[in-house]
Amino acid sequence: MLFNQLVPPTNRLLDFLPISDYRRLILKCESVEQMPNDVLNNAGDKILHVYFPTQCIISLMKHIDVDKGLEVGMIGNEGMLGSTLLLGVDTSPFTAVIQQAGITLRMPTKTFTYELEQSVVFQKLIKRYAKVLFSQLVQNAACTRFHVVESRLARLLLMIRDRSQSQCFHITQETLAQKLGVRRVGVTKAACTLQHKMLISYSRGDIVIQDNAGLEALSCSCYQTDNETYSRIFHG
Amino acid sequence: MLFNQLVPPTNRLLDFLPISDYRRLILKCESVEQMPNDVLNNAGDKILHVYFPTQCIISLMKHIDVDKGLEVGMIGNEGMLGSTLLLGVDTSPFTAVIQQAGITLRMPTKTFTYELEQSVVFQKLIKRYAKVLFSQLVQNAACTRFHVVESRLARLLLMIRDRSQSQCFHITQETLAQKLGVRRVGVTKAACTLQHKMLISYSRGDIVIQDNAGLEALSCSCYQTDNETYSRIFHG
DNA sequence: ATTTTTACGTACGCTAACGTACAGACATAT
DNA sequence: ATATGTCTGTACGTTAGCGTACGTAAAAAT
Repeated sequence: MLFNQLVPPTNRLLDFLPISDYRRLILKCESVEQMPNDVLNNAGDKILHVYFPTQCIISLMKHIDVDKGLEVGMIGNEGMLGSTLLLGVDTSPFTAVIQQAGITLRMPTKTFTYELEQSVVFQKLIKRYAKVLFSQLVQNAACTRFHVVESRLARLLLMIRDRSQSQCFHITQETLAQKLGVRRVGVTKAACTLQHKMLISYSRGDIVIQDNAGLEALSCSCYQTDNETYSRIFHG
Repeated sequence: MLFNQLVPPTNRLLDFLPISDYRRLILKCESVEQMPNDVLNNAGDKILHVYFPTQCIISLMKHIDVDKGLEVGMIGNEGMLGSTLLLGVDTSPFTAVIQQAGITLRMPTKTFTYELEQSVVFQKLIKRYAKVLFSQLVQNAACTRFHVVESRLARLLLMIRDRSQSQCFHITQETLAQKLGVRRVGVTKAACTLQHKMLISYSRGDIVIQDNAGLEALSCSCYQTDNETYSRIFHG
């Protein structure tokens, strides 16, 4: 977990902005320390704030029945929560939960929508990220349908690695199971396989990724696809 | 199939517009007759036109491997294809295929984005629909994960009914299977059950819905949820 | 030091859906 | 009239994941 403290507390999405915009916007944000399982937005509720994560991770969950839920998106410091406000509707289609503790930069919805109107460059940036999120969603829907738990778990771990910018992080099998929409036992089985293959080590929620290349090889192509989509939209 | 000809060839999304906007926009559209399996957009390709269906239905497909695909959205005359252009990226994250033949109103991408900038009311309308599509996507992802084929098939048939505005329509089990992301045999089994329950009748692709209430009762709650979302965003 | 809670591992019968193969019924083309 | 292709129904062994239950070990609380 020490790694996290080496990561500068910035949001890479905001970092794309010209310095003048950056400074103005950052001043309108409040720095908030978030704890795991904090709910930032319930599905259907009004969106009061948008959030730019720095070292923390936000999980977008869709619950369809009691105890039946699925993670439909994950937001680290490469993105933001609330980009759907672009579409002029201020209710959220999913529940946003803090997965990894850390600082978020929080901005009131009103300020956000005001700034979107003011700054074309800001609006363009957020639009791009919304597109990334949209694509991620589509990819994840198909992935969930067709790929086996083992590959999906591998992909999920890689996504957490990227967003926590560390080879080690804390997450229980129960939580992983909720994200994947499978039983906890299903995660145990898959995680044991990964462990036997020396790709990860795992003890009471403390995960260390031992073999990045191996894990990527075992994960489904969706991991790669998501990354390429991000690059294409932001850099090319 | 006769029913279809009784449906006036309009697009209900455009119908929301004030008459002046409506007239201007409709003049910039070309009326195009579409045939089943026409591909309007391949995933990843540039979007050259947007489409407002009148009586026809457009299916949004995400393919993840050869022969592994899933329908992630369905567009009838309540919506449009191309709303993601709002986000300023002109590539499509999914493949758009004609499912039911009919007339679409086609507009070049350039015209569409120009009009979005010109007309605030038009932009608001399209934003709302984009939000509907987004919500539909999220709902469908979770539905696909948790609900059984029989319920999902029932829901799919109801969605087609609503969009074709008819109790009878033509679609083969093979096509239904592709949408649901299951084997054709899986659809056969589910369809037989529906038939034995006297909810539908089915012969070589010709489907007649016999019992609307019964079919809705057997379908998963996602059908109702989608409809409520649409109502809330457009009328609530 | 003892109890309680949290997290993980294993086990077992069950079910939905898979992959594949084949046959019959109907439609269309020759 | 015959052949070919399309669509649907059935059948069978296989498998991934489910639901549930129980045991164990570490951590935390008493």
